[in-house]
Amino acid sequence: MKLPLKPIKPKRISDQVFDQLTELIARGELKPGDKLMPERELSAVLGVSRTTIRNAINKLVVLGFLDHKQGQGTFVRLPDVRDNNPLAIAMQTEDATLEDLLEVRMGLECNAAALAARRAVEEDIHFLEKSLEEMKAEVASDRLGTEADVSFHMAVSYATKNPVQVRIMREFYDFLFYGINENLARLYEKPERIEEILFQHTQIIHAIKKHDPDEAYEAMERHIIYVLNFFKNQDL
Amino acid sequence: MKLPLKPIKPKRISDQVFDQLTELIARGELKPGDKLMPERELSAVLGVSRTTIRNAINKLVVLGFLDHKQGQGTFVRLPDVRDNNPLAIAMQTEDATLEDLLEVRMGLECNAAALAARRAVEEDIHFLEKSLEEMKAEVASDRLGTEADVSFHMAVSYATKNPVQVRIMREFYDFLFYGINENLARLYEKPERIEEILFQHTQIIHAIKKHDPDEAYEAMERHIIYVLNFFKNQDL
DNA sequence: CAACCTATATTGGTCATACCAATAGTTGCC
DNA sequence: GGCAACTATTGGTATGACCAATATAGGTTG
Repeated sequence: MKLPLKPIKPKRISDQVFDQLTELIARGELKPGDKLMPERELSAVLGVSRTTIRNAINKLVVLGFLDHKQGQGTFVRLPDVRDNNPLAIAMQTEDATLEDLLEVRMGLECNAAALAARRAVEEDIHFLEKSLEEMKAEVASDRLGTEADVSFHMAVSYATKNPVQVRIMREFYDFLFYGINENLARLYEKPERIEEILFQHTQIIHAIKKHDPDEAYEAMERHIIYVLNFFKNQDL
Repeated sequence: MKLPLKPIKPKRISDQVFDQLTELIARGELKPGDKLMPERELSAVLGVSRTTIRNAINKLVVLGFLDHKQGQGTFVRLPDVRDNNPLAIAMQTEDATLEDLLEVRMGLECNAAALAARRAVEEDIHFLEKSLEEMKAEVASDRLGTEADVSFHMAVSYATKNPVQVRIMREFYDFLFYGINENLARLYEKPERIEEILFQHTQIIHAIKKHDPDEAYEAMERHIIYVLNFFKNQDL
């Protein structure tokens, strides 16, 4: 008899720390380039020994998420889009277009939105709304809202409570964000488009908040179709 | 001018230990299944602290060459096909379940089916039907139909004419097929389930042939829900 | 005798503390 | 102003102790 239950095994403490750090990075609370808290401080804050903290951090270093710099600190590494990212390989090897990417995202993200609507808890909603505010702030201060945009979509993924979903989405956004920013940037040039996108995001959050999977699905669908159409008209 | 020279920097001690262990494994002095010297002993032999030894070993564990077993020792892991597969890494690192995988497939494949219905040409239909026949044949000859099943789903992906879709799907099936065949196999045990699956595949093909995206979407949805439910009930 | 429990040894996991080593920023001398 | 030495910060290593899981051996019990 195979169980879907989370194994009871109390995980190693270092792995629990690892999970927390991973989550921070996945959610975008720690963005590439950010400096981590010193190990001694982390140790104090979390109430575990520095040894354990180091084990967790080392794991992330090996996996390529962090970089050690002796005498300076530990930093979130910008994902090496060229090597590990299957999407980047696909885009180079085959000749995939931005449109192809968006098509696949359509399936992934609509489904994710529906799942999120079913499972999101308060904390998830909080993160969603936070990323919305951040995006407004970024735009207001005359920067592109791309970073917060990524945070938003990752927050949706995270709300699904599905690690595979998070993993796949991460691949997409690592690529979109650090790979072909230039193309994506064009979408954010006009204020009226940003306005529209913000509105769409709001609708998605609303649906998730209401725990209405169908509405969340459709709201996400409208959003991605909007972006998709933008790029379709772009190159004619 | 890029040099092939080794950087002069004297490496971290833990990395030197790491290199030695790696070499032992690479040379085959340590074969899969072998037990490593206890950390304390290694520490004594190499004349470095156990801390350092552990750092080196942990690195190898993360990279998948070694396995920790508390109370027993550290063992050389038998290399696994799924090592290069990002999904496999996710399944290990996070604790993703088969259900998580299927949920994500739900989004990906339903969308793919709809796209396929729009774009499939004669050749694509041909491959779809071929994989269906192959599956029947495999089952008739008393083998599991898993291989042909994979072929079918990949054929749907190909019909989308979307390289990104193909790439992502490939990842999934590389993993499903080589990774957790055992679990998947249970689905194919009972003839009546195979019958049902074959019927569902037929419906999907039919919808794609008719170029009816909505019907294809729903047919695929029914199929995956069926499989999903099977695994959900499996472990109660 | 077989099965089961228990004590003990082995071994990885965690903790605490101290010190080494690289780096950045500051100070002070010329 | 510019260079050199000092200092604070932070990752890297060293010890030594103890915790936690596992295996093994030995004794107890049916």
